[in-house]
Amino acid sequence: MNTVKISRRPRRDYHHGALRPALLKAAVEVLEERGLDGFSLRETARRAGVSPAAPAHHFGDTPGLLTAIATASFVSLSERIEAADASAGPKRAARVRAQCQAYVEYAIGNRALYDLMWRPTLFNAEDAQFKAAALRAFFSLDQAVRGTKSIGEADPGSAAAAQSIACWALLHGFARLAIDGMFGRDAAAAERAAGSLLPSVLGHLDLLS
Amino acid sequence: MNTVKISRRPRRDYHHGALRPALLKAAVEVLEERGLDGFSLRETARRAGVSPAAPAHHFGDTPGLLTAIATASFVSLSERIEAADASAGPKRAARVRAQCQAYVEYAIGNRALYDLMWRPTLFNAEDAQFKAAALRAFFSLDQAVRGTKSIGEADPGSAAAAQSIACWALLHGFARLAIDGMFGRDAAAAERAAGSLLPSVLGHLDLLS
DNA sequence: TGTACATCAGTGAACGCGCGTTCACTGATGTAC
DNA sequence: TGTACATCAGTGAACGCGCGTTCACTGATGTAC
Repeated sequence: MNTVKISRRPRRDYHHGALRPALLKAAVEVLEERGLDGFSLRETARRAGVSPAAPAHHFGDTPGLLTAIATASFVSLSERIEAADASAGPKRAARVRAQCQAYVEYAIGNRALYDLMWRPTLFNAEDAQFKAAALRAFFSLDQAVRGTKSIGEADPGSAAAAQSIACWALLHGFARLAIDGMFGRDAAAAERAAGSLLPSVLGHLDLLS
Repeated sequence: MNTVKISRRPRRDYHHGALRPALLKAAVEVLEERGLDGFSLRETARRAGVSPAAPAHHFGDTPGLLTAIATASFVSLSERIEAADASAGPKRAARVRAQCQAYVEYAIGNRALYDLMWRPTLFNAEDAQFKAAALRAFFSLDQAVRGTKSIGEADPGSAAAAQSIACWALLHGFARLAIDGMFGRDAAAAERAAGSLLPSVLGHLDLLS
């Protein structure tokens, strides 16, 4: 006879299988939709279709999750600017310009992630992998500015890197001005303005003029 | 005879008299102690010795209060850089350098306020007074960059202002890198590094080299 | 090939928290006569 | 100079909210024999 099995359905998805990446994906969605200030771990779990306690298993706590996302973001920023560098030919100015453009495009195209990357109070900025990812982006730019393909020993705080720091600060500031609406009230207009402004703005760096 | 007056004390402070400025002061303290992400209206009221409903009377809501503070901050930033400009003599390079240094000093010396000024999602960035205050700072820098004393008509988004935008972006980015700890882990060290780095970094702007 | 069991990856209810804002109210002030 | 009264600037209790995290638990998986 058919016994009562009906009401107790099998729950074959008790184990998600790939929850960690699913949570990362959901978290990025939440960031993009709600902005960094509207981020919440519960909403992330909800969106991944999982209980609010589940994320703790993979990331410990909220800063743990955000550290992972910030790190991944710096990694993909690095990949983008390295790719731009690779396809820019050997000339220093061309390399720098290519990296700068890729940098700003990434920032503007991924506002919420870019916000996160620069809000070290929200995650563990001392995490070794995070620091490595952030430095990787800086070193990529630094190499182009120096016109070499070898990694310099200079860290971002040392005077020897002044020219690279100038370039980085200009990029970072420009991206922030664009994101924060100084080039136009709505996002699309600001993005267009930023795109057409960037080349001439870069021309005011001594190494590109 | 002495009647019961004792328990009902007169509360001669029912009306504060100058609550608005007192709330602004308290809010700035809260911002400085807890950081922008830790700000709360209730804590501000508590610190001003007033009920949690009192601020609504003067500022409407939380964004209202923050709009007032962001505006006041841009005003005092403008005053600082204008003062630096005035005492720098007539030479263009000297004027620009003086304003730049004052700008970065303000940002680093008032981290929480500087954070707020650039987080337009937390207040009403379309407020006319706020916009005027922010533009005043930009125009001050713009005048020095152009080497004039007259206000240009160019807005920050127009291509004609590319050189001024480059300077502003460089300053803003540099200040943010310093505040966010890229020049050293503890605040004091980062501040020192920023101070010694700034002059050479500025030298990589074409108009100063 | 089958079984016992440890381990792993989830559940979902509950906790306590501080927040922004609302509401009906009341004490102090200042103005009109 | 005194009094009535409108207006103003506060009170403080209460509301509902969503949050991060904890806890005892349980279902599924995989390994040792």
